[in-house]
Amino acid sequence: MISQDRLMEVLDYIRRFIDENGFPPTVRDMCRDLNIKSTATAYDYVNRLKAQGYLEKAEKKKRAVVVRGTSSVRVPLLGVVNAGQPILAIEHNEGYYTLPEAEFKGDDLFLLRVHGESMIEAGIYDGDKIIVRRQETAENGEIVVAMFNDGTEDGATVKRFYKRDGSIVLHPENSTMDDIVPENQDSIRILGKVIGLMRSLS
Amino acid sequence: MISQDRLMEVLDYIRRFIDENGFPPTVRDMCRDLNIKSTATAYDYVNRLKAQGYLEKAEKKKRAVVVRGTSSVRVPLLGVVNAGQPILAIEHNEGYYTLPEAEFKGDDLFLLRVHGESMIEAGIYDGDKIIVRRQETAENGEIVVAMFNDGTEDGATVKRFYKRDGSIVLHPENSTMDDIVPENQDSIRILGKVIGLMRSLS
DNA sequence: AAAATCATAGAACATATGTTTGCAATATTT
DNA sequence: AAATATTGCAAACATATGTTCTATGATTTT
Repeated sequence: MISQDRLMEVLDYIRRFIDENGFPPTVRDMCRDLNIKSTATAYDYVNRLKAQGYLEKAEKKKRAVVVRGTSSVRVPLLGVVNAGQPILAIEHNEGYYTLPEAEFKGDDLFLLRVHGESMIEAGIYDGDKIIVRRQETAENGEIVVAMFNDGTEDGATVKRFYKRDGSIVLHPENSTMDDIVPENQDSIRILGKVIGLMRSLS
Repeated sequence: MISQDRLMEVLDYIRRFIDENGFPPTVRDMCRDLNIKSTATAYDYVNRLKAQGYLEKAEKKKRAVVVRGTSSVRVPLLGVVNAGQPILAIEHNEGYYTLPEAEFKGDDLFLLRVHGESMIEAGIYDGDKIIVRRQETAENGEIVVAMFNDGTEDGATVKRFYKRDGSIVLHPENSTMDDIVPENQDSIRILGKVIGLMRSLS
């Protein structure tokens, strides 16, 4: 009796295997770990899961199953905000992070390490890693990563975005700091919207 | 002339391949995509990268290279802090999250959704998911998840841990709230130490 | 310039792993 | 109860893919 429960167990095993090992299991891995006696059985399970849409799998290829709607996305850490212009160059990729896709949807995400205290009253602390969705526009009140070029100030910053009297205002969430209204408004480029953050204490 | 630059290109290709496909490339994939003429050459590159510590790879296994510093841990979301006693029962598992292992090391981790504003001045907001390492003791000043039973107050809370005059003090990081010094000190159980958090805006 | 080392290639080899086949046991339908 | 379909197994098979071998030209060293 091929209960759906059993199939879900198998699917869960495959997920866990990939998470722990970095690559998918073989049918023989499945046999060993799930107490299946024949590779044909494991093979069959995989095909059922594929038929039900839970797995993707190329025929013949070894170790090439992929869990659909995988619970995680790999997101590159691109650099530090406030430290020049490291964001655009892919060369500055400092590694990948795996985030739960359910929480952080979107095509084009990246991480930035936050430097400074300018958003501390929005709960964004020095050293936090913010999760940014790349986009070039923003709504009033959203927290964005933006670049502008103003002689005095330069580089990328995290700020809350406002449009006031036709001008873009970059508002730090820190009562000791003043709003930034870049003189050269045309130089302002929004790099993305902050959709989350990760912090590591200890 | 095997420049280090070339090797880094290869490493980056492997990263990207895994990112896009969900499983690692074969030496023949590498040949095709990197304009390498012989599988032996690709094989050689992989071994160099392994020798330099950039890759992990089990011998003989197919598609089993892993880029170092990319691995992740699956961490269960066990419930909400401040809402009764949901933490101890594994039945309350609400799903798994995949976190970067590099950041959040440790054997026994779990997530809790934070309810309330009691740690807001430590940058922990209502709705945040805190990452907790299970342990039964704590050092002065650490943020912990603790349970105690005091008639009035009950259940699990996140607080900063202090020991003052032999008594355990649970200090909320919120200037509108008072320290908690449970009368029944013996009932205090530390469930774990907060080692990080995740927040999802938007 | 000769010798030695190194990087790459082509081809053959070895095997881990996907796939197929046929059979026995169990469940489901007639 | 017989017939039919379903499930799981063992074993064989096919091949995608890791690995080794030898050769050749390019660099570096002597």
